[in-house]
Amino acid sequence: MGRSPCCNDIRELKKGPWTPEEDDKLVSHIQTHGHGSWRALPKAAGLNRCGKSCRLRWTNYLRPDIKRGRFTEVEEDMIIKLHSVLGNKWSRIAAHLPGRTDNEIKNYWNTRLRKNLLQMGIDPVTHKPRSDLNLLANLSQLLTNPPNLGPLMNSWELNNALRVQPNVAAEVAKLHVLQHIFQILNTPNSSSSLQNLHQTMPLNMGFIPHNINLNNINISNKNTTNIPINSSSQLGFCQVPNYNQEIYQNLDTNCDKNLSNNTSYEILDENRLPSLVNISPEASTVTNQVESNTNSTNGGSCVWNSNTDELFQGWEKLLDDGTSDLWKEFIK
DNA sequence: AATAGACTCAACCGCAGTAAT
DNA sequence: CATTACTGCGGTTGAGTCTAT
Repeated sequence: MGRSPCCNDIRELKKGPWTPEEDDKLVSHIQTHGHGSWRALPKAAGLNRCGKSCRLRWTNYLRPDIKRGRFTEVEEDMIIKLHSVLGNKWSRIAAHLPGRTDNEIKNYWNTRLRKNLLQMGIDPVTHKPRSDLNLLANLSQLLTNPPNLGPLMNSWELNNALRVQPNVAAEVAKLHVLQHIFQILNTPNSSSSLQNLHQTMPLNMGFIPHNINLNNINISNKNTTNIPINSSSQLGFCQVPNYNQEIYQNLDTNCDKNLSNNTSYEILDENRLPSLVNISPEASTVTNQVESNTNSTNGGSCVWNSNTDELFQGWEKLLDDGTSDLWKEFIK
């Protein structure tokens, strides 16, 4: 009944790191005979290893098509995006990164990318803002008045919790709020998300023009969101691209489809996080109905017919904050 | 220079799905 | 159909290396 016993050989099989001699034996055997049955391979190749160990050594290290060296930014980007869709399906992620093994990607994720996301306040499992950062909801004063953060920080719960220095805490706060904005732009249900933004980020902080009617967000189509400006002094709308998980629902299939056409990177690039809305001084102060950034694949377009200084006051303040190289880099 | 702690990554372990008998 | 082996995958480990003190 069933297969014959897999292994009658009870000799002690070697474990641990492979020697160059063992590598040579394995490589030369596979090059001349192919691996065939992994179970039978060690004996045929003269190796005192189990087949599983041979398979692992070959697939993760000796295979000739393995790419060595550091991950590129494009690869990092792909891993993060694919992980947000596929989760810990390392082999499937690796299928989209030629020359990289699932083991290598898994290691890189666990040692680098995961930590980077955590530092940015992003949950590496859900790829959404960490819920424990809700304490940062009322940080408008921190953001609008960084030089006086010291006294403010005394009343900040997180400061006590983290026991961080005020300037460091300010940087963390800024990053979290920015990230919060990006995540909201990424959320399919933009309307409720913007309501949430309204509640958690006071309008006078300068991030959102206070003439945006948050009750009247128009999801014009599946690719963009129109944010109307409807106060008596300003009329117009701002069209921003939606960046949401929906786009990725069929990503895996699409990537499979497009890998053969070498276009998988293009597919992914289209779904990058949106750039900050690009609006020139001319567009904001002089020209009516000027669309900017229309040629960008990942940007949006804005139509304003009045001064938008208010909207960007907060950004400028932050950019002008000379104490924050990290902050400037993040903005860029 | 010595040491401890952090980091990296190759390798192993165990499980699950599939194939063979 | 039941049993067992094979294969692939994801989680974990631990030795070696790097870095900060």
